[in-house]
Amino acid sequence: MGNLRDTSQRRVILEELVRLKTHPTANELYEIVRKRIPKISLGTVYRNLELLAESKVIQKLDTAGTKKRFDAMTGDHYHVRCVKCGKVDDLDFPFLNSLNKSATLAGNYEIISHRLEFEGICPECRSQRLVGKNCVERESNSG
Amino acid sequence: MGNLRDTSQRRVILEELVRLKTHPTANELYEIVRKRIPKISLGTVYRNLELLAESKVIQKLDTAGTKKRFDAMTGDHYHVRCVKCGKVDDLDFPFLNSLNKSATLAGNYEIISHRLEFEGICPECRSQRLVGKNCVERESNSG
DNA sequence: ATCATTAATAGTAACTGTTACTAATATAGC
DNA sequence: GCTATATTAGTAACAGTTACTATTAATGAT
Repeated sequence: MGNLRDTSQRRVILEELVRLKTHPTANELYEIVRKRIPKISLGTVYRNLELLAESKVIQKLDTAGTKKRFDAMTGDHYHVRCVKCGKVDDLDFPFLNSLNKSATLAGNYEIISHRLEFEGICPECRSQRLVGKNCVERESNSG
Repeated sequence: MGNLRDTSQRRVILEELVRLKTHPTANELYEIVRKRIPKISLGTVYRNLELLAESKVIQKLDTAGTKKRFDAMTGDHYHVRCVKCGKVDDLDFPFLNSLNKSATLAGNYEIISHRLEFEGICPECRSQRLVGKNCVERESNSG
Protein backbone atom coordinates (compact mmCIF):
# COMPACT_ATOMS: atom_id res chain seq x y z
CA MET A 1 0.00 0.00 0.00
CA GLY A 2 2.75 2.37 -0.95
CA ASN A 3 3.94 4.57 1.85
CA LEU A 4 0.75 4.26 3.84
CA ARG A 5 0.90 2.64 7.24
CA ASP A 6 -1.21 -0.37 7.91
CA THR A 7 -3.62 1.00 10.54
CA SER A 8 -6.73 -0.89 11.60
CA GLN A 9 -8.91 2.06 10.63
CA ARG A 10 -7.51 2.07 7.11
CA ARG A 11 -7.92 -1.67 6.76
CA VAL A 12 -11.56 -1.64 7.89
CA ILE A 13 -12.38 1.34 5.63
CA LEU A 14 -10.94 -0.52 2.65
CA GLU A 15 -12.54 -3.85 3.57
CA GLU A 16 -15.99 -2.31 3.85
CA LEU A 17 -15.62 -0.40 0.57
CA VAL A 18 -14.51 -3.59 -1.21
CA ARG A 19 -17.55 -5.38 0.23
CA LEU A 20 -19.96 -2.62 -0.82
CA LYS A 21 -21.04 -2.33 -4.40
CA THR A 22 -22.95 0.86 -3.91
CA HIS A 23 -20.22 3.42 -4.51
CA PRO A 24 -20.94 5.09 -1.16
CA THR A 25 -20.27 8.61 -0.05
CA ALA A 26 -17.89 9.24 2.82
CA ASN A 27 -20.81 9.63 5.19
CA GLU A 28 -22.46 6.38 4.12
CA LEU A 29 -19.18 4.48 4.55
CA TYR A 30 -18.61 6.18 7.91
CA GLU A 31 -21.92 4.82 9.24
CA ILE A 32 -20.87 1.30 8.24
CA VAL A 33 -17.32 1.52 9.56
CA ARG A 34 -18.56 2.88 12.88
CA LYS A 35 -20.28 -0.43 13.53
CA ARG A 36 -16.86 -2.05 13.65
CA ILE A 37 -14.86 0.91 15.10
CA PRO A 38 -17.29 2.91 17.24
CA LYS A 39 -14.81 5.70 18.01
CA ILE A 40 -13.62 6.30 14.49
CA SER A 41 -13.67 9.91 13.35
CA LEU A 42 -15.44 11.15 10.23
CA GLY A 43 -12.27 13.08 9.37
CA THR A 44 -10.32 9.81 9.42
CA VAL A 45 -12.72 8.29 6.91
CA TYR A 46 -12.49 11.35 4.64
CA ARG A 47 -8.72 11.47 4.85
CA ASN A 48 -8.29 7.77 4.21
CA LEU A 49 -10.60 7.74 1.22
CA GLU A 50 -8.57 10.55 -0.33
CA LEU A 51 -5.27 8.83 0.50
CA LEU A 52 -6.42 5.49 -0.88
CA ALA A 53 -7.63 7.19 -4.05
CA GLU A 54 -4.33 9.03 -4.45
CA SER A 55 -2.52 5.71 -4.06
CA LYS A 56 -4.76 4.15 -6.76
CA VAL A 57 -5.98 1.53 -4.30
CA ILE A 58 -9.53 2.76 -4.84
CA GLN A 59 -11.17 5.13 -7.26
CA LYS A 60 -12.93 8.40 -6.55
CA LEU A 61 -16.04 8.92 -8.64
CA ASP A 62 -16.47 12.45 -9.96
CA THR A 63 -20.15 11.91 -10.60
CA ALA A 64 -23.15 14.20 -10.67
CA GLY A 65 -24.19 15.78 -7.43
CA THR A 66 -22.19 17.47 -4.70
CA LYS A 67 -21.06 14.42 -2.71
CA LYS A 68 -17.94 12.45 -3.51
CA ARG A 69 -18.40 8.73 -4.08
CA PHE A 70 -15.83 5.98 -3.97
CA ASP A 71 -15.37 2.67 -5.74
CA ALA A 72 -13.09 -0.23 -4.82
CA MET A 73 -13.03 -1.30 -8.47
CA THR A 74 -10.26 0.70 -10.03
CA GLY A 75 -10.31 -0.42 -13.69
CA ASP A 76 -11.92 1.71 -16.36
CA HIS A 77 -15.63 1.10 -16.30
CA TYR A 78 -18.89 3.02 -16.37
CA HIS A 79 -21.62 3.59 -13.82
CA VAL A 80 -25.35 3.99 -13.91
CA ARG A 81 -27.44 5.88 -11.40
CA CYS A 82 -31.08 5.11 -10.79
CA VAL A 83 -33.12 8.30 -11.03
CA LYS A 84 -35.77 6.74 -8.77
CA CYS A 85 -33.87 5.41 -5.78
CA GLY A 86 -30.48 7.01 -6.31
CA LYS A 87 -28.50 3.77 -6.28
CA VAL A 88 -25.26 3.75 -8.28
CA ASP A 89 -24.34 0.50 -10.06
CA ASP A 90 -21.52 -0.65 -12.28
CA LEU A 91 -22.54 -1.00 -15.91
CA ASP A 92 -21.18 -3.90 -17.90
CA PHE A 93 -20.58 -1.83 -21.01
CA PRO A 94 -17.47 -1.90 -23.21
CA PHE A 95 -15.06 0.91 -22.44
CA LEU A 96 -14.98 3.34 -25.33
CA ASN A 97 -11.25 3.75 -25.76
CA SER A 98 -11.63 5.47 -29.10
CA LEU A 99 -13.69 8.30 -27.68
CA ASN A 100 -10.71 10.34 -26.57
CA LYS A 101 -9.05 10.18 -29.99
CA SER A 102 -12.34 11.00 -31.75
CA ALA A 103 -12.82 13.99 -29.47
CA THR A 104 -9.27 15.22 -30.08
CA LEU A 105 -9.92 15.13 -33.82
CA ALA A 106 -13.25 16.93 -33.36
CA GLY A 107 -11.89 19.99 -31.61
CA ASN A 108 -8.74 21.82 -30.69
CA TYR A 109 -8.19 20.30 -27.28
CA GLU A 110 -5.77 17.48 -26.68
CA ILE A 111 -8.21 15.05 -25.01
CA ILE A 112 -6.69 12.81 -22.34
CA SER A 113 -9.72 11.26 -20.69
CA HIS A 114 -13.45 11.20 -20.48
CA ARG A 115 -16.04 10.45 -17.88
CA LEU A 116 -19.29 8.87 -18.89
CA GLU A 117 -22.13 8.15 -16.54
CA PHE A 118 -25.57 6.83 -17.34
CA GLU A 119 -28.90 7.54 -15.70
CA GLY A 120 -31.83 5.22 -15.78
CA ILE A 121 -34.23 3.09 -13.79
CA CYS A 122 -32.90 0.09 -11.93
CA PRO A 123 -34.55 -3.35 -12.14
CA GLU A 124 -36.20 -2.97 -8.73
CA CYS A 125 -37.76 0.38 -9.58
CA ARG A 126 -38.69 -0.86 -13.03
CA SER A 127 -40.60 -3.77 -11.50
CA GLN A 128 -42.35 -1.40 -9.10
CA ARG A 129 -43.48 0.70 -12.03
CA LEU A 130 -44.92 -2.28 -13.76
CA VAL A 131 -46.86 -3.14 -10.63
CA GLY A 132 -48.39 0.29 -10.87
CA LYS A 133 -46.99 1.94 -7.80
CA ASN A 134 -46.53 5.64 -8.18
CA CYS A 135 -42.89 6.02 -7.26
CA VAL A 136 -42.23 9.67 -6.72
CA GLU A 137 -38.98 10.67 -8.31
CA ARG A 138 -36.49 11.33 -5.54
CA GLU A 139 -33.01 12.03 -6.82
CA SER A 140 -31.85 14.23 -9.70
CA ASN A 141 -32.72 17.17 -7.57
CA SER A 142 -29.36 18.81 -7.42
CA GLY A 143 -30.38 21.09 -4.60
CA MET B 1 -40.14 32.87 -19.18
CA GLY B 2 -42.94 30.78 -17.72
CA ASN B 3 -44.32 32.04 -14.48
CA LEU B 4 -41.19 33.95 -13.55
CA ARG B 5 -41.44 37.69 -13.12
CA ASP B 6 -39.25 39.87 -15.28
CA THR B 7 -36.97 41.42 -12.65
CA SER B 8 -33.88 43.38 -13.60
CA GLN B 9 -31.70 41.05 -11.54
CA ARG B 10 -33.00 38.01 -13.42
CA ARG B 11 -32.49 39.69 -16.77
CA VAL B 12 -28.91 40.70 -16.02
CA ILE B 13 -28.05 37.26 -14.64
CA LEU B 14 -29.35 35.65 -17.84
CA GLU B 15 -27.72 38.22 -20.14
CA GLU B 16 -24.31 37.71 -18.56
CA LEU B 17 -24.60 33.93 -18.65
CA VAL B 18 -25.57 34.06 -22.34
CA ARG B 19 -22.56 36.31 -23.02
CA LEU B 20 -20.14 34.03 -21.13
CA LYS B 21 -18.95 30.85 -22.71
CA THR B 22 -17.10 29.63 -19.68
CA HIS B 23 -19.86 27.72 -17.92
CA PRO B 24 -19.30 29.71 -14.71
CA THR B 25 -20.06 28.78 -11.15
CA ALA B 26 -22.58 30.84 -9.21
CA ASN B 27 -19.75 32.72 -7.53
CA GLU B 28 -18.02 33.54 -10.79
CA LEU B 29 -21.25 34.83 -12.30
CA TYR B 30 -22.00 36.78 -9.11
CA GLU B 31 -18.71 38.70 -9.47
CA ILE B 32 -19.66 39.68 -13.01
CA VAL B 33 -23.26 40.61 -12.28
CA ARG B 34 -22.15 42.73 -9.31
CA LYS B 35 -20.39 45.06 -11.70
CA ARG B 36 -23.80 45.94 -13.13
CA ILE B 37 -25.91 45.57 -9.94
CA PRO B 38 -23.59 46.39 -7.01
CA LYS B 39 -26.16 45.53 -4.34
CA ILE B 40 -27.23 42.19 -5.71
CA SER B 41 -27.18 39.32 -3.23
CA LEU B 42 -25.34 36.05 -3.77
CA GLY B 43 -28.49 34.24 -2.70
CA THR B 44 -30.40 35.95 -5.49
CA VAL B 45 -27.89 34.68 -8.05
CA TYR B 46 -28.08 31.13 -6.66
CA ARG B 47 -31.86 31.16 -6.58
CA ASN B 48 -32.23 32.56 -10.08
CA LEU B 49 -29.80 30.07 -11.59
CA GLU B 50 -31.83 27.24 -10.09
CA LEU B 51 -35.13 28.77 -11.22
CA LEU B 52 -33.86 29.38 -14.75
CA ALA B 53 -32.57 25.80 -14.94
CA GLU B 54 -35.89 24.44 -13.71
CA SER B 55 -37.63 26.49 -16.39
CA LYS B 56 -35.26 25.06 -19.04
CA VAL B 57 -34.08 28.54 -19.93
CA ILE B 58 -30.54 27.53 -19.04
CA GLN B 59 -28.84 24.25 -18.25
CA LYS B 60 -27.18 23.18 -15.04
CA LEU B 61 -24.00 21.19 -15.59
CA ASP B 62 -23.57 18.21 -13.29
CA THR B 63 -19.87 18.02 -13.94
CA ALA B 64 -16.91 16.86 -11.91
CA GLY B 65 -15.99 18.84 -8.85
CA THR B 66 -18.06 20.26 -6.03
CA LYS B 67 -19.27 23.49 -7.62
CA LYS B 68 -22.33 23.76 -9.80
CA ARG B 69 -21.80 25.25 -13.26
CA PHE B 70 -24.33 26.71 -15.62
CA ASP B 71 -24.66 26.94 -19.38
CA ALA B 72 -26.91 29.19 -21.44
CA MET B 73 -26.81 26.68 -24.28
CA THR B 74 -29.54 24.21 -23.53
CA GLY B 75 -29.32 21.72 -26.41
CA ASP B 76 -27.62 18.37 -25.99
CA HIS B 77 -23.90 18.86 -26.30
CA TYR B 78 -20.69 17.84 -24.59
CA HIS B 79 -18.07 19.77 -22.63
CA VAL B 80 -14.36 19.56 -22.20
CA ARG B 81 -12.42 20.74 -19.17
CA CYS B 82 -8.79 21.74 -19.34
CA VAL B 83 -6.79 19.90 -16.69
CA LYS B 84 -4.23 22.70 -16.70
CA CYS B 85 -6.19 25.90 -16.31
CA GLY B 86 -9.61 24.55 -15.40
CA LYS B 87 -11.51 26.22 -18.21
CA VAL B 88 -14.67 24.46 -19.42
CA ASP B 89 -15.46 24.67 -23.14
CA ASP B 90 -18.14 23.31 -25.41
CA LEU B 91 -16.97 20.45 -27.61
CA ASP B 92 -18.16 20.27 -31.18
CA PHE B 93 -18.69 16.52 -31.09
CA PRO B 94 -21.70 14.63 -32.44
CA PHE B 95 -24.20 13.75 -29.78
CA LEU B 96 -24.21 9.99 -29.25
CA ASN B 97 -27.92 9.32 -29.30
CA SER B 98 -27.43 5.59 -29.60
CA LEU B 99 -25.48 5.34 -26.35
CA ASN B 100 -28.57 5.09 -24.18
CA LYS B 101 -30.09 2.26 -26.18
CA SER B 102 -26.74 0.42 -26.30
CA ALA B 103 -26.43 0.77 -22.56
CA THR B 104 -29.96 -0.50 -21.97
CA LEU B 105 -29.17 -3.60 -24.01
CA ALA B 106 -25.90 -4.09 -22.11
CA GLY B 107 -27.40 -4.27 -18.66
CA ASN B 108 -30.65 -4.54 -16.73
CA TYR B 109 -31.31 -0.84 -16.24
CA GLU B 110 -33.64 1.10 -18.43
CA ILE B 111 -31.26 3.86 -19.50
CA ILE B 112 -32.83 7.26 -20.05
CA SER B 113 -29.84 9.58 -20.34
CA HIS B 114 -26.11 9.88 -20.10
CA ARG B 115 -23.62 12.53 -19.24
CA LEU B 116 -20.30 12.59 -20.96
CA GLU B 117 -17.55 15.05 -20.21
CA PHE B 118 -14.04 15.15 -21.60
CA GLU B 119 -10.82 16.26 -19.99
CA GLY B 120 -7.81 17.50 -21.86
CA ILE B 121 -5.45 20.35 -22.52
CA CYS B 122 -6.79 23.50 -24.12
CA PRO B 123 -5.06 25.19 -27.08
CA GLU B 124 -3.55 27.90 -24.87
CA CYS B 125 -2.04 25.46 -22.40
CA ARG B 126 -0.93 23.21 -25.24
CA SER B 127 0.97 26.08 -26.82
CA GLN B 128 2.57 26.92 -23.48
CA ARG B 129 3.76 23.35 -23.17
CA LEU B 130 5.37 23.50 -26.57
CA VAL B 131 7.21 26.63 -25.52
CA GLY B 132 8.62 24.63 -22.65
CA LYS B 133 7.07 26.33 -19.69
CA ASN B 134 6.50 24.01 -16.77
CA CYS B 135 2.82 24.55 -16.10
CA VAL B 136 2.02 23.08 -12.73
CA GLU B 137 -1.17 21.14 -12.88
CA ARG B 138 -3.79 23.10 -10.99
CA GLU B 139 -7.24 21.61 -11.25
CA SER B 140 -8.32 17.98 -10.96
CA ASN B 141 -7.51 18.24 -7.29
CA SER B 142 -10.86 17.37 -5.85
CA GLY B 143 -9.89 18.64 -2.44
C1' DA C 1 -51.56 57.12 -11.85
C1' DT C 2 -53.06 54.27 -8.11
C1' DC C 3 -53.95 50.12 -5.70
C1' DA C 4 -53.86 45.34 -4.14
C1' DT C 5 -51.65 41.13 -4.63
C1' DT C 6 -47.80 38.53 -4.55
C1' DA C 7 -43.30 37.26 -6.37
C1' DA C 8 -38.72 38.50 -5.52
C1' DT C 9 -35.04 40.72 -3.17
C1' DA C 10 -31.02 41.85 0.33
C1' DG C 11 -28.94 40.60 4.17
C1' DT C 12 -28.21 37.26 7.34
C1' DA C 13 -28.35 32.79 9.48
C1' DA C 14 -28.11 28.11 8.90
C1' DC C 15 -27.01 23.98 6.65
C1' DT C 16 -24.17 20.35 4.10
C1' DG C 17 -20.00 18.44 2.82
C1' DT C 18 -15.31 18.64 3.46
C1' DT C 19 -10.61 19.80 5.29
C1' DA C 20 -7.15 21.64 8.71
C1' DC C 21 -5.32 21.70 13.28
C1' DT C 22 -3.13 19.63 17.38
C1' DA C 23 -2.38 16.74 21.40
C1' DA C 24 -2.40 11.98 21.88
C1' DT C 25 -1.79 7.39 20.03
C1' DA C 26 -0.30 3.62 17.05
C1' DT C 27 2.83 1.74 13.59
C1' DA C 28 7.31 0.30 11.95
C1' DG C 29 12.01 -0.67 12.14
C1' DC C 30 15.82 -1.53 14.97
C1' DG D 1 11.63 -1.73 24.64
C1' DC D 2 12.86 2.50 22.20
C1' DT D 3 12.62 6.17 18.83
C1' DA D 4 10.85 8.45 14.90
C1' DT D 5 7.00 9.62 12.68
C1' DA D 6 2.62 8.67 10.52
C1' DT D 7 -1.95 8.62 11.95
C1' DT D 8 -5.82 9.36 14.82
C1' DA D 9 -9.98 11.63 17.49
C1' DG D 10 -12.13 15.52 18.37
C1' DT D 11 -12.87 19.99 17.19
C1' DA D 12 -12.65 24.18 14.53
C1' DA D 13 -12.79 26.13 10.24
C1' DC D 14 -13.82 26.43 5.49
C1' DA D 15 -16.39 26.29 0.88
C1' DG D 16 -20.55 26.00 -1.34
C1' DT D 17 -25.27 26.31 -0.97
C1' DT D 18 -30.05 27.17 0.83
C1' DA D 19 -33.62 29.03 4.09
C1' DC D 20 -35.61 32.83 6.51
C1' DT D 21 -37.93 37.36 6.87
C1' DA D 22 -38.76 42.26 6.50
C1' DT D 23 -38.76 45.07 2.64
C1' DT D 24 -39.21 46.11 -2.19
C1' DA D 25 -40.65 45.66 -6.93
C1' DA D 26 -43.43 43.60 -10.71
C1' DT D 27 -47.94 42.83 -12.48
C1' DG D 28 -52.62 43.39 -13.71
C1' DA D 29 -56.90 45.73 -12.85
C1' DT D 30 -59.10 50.02 -12.52
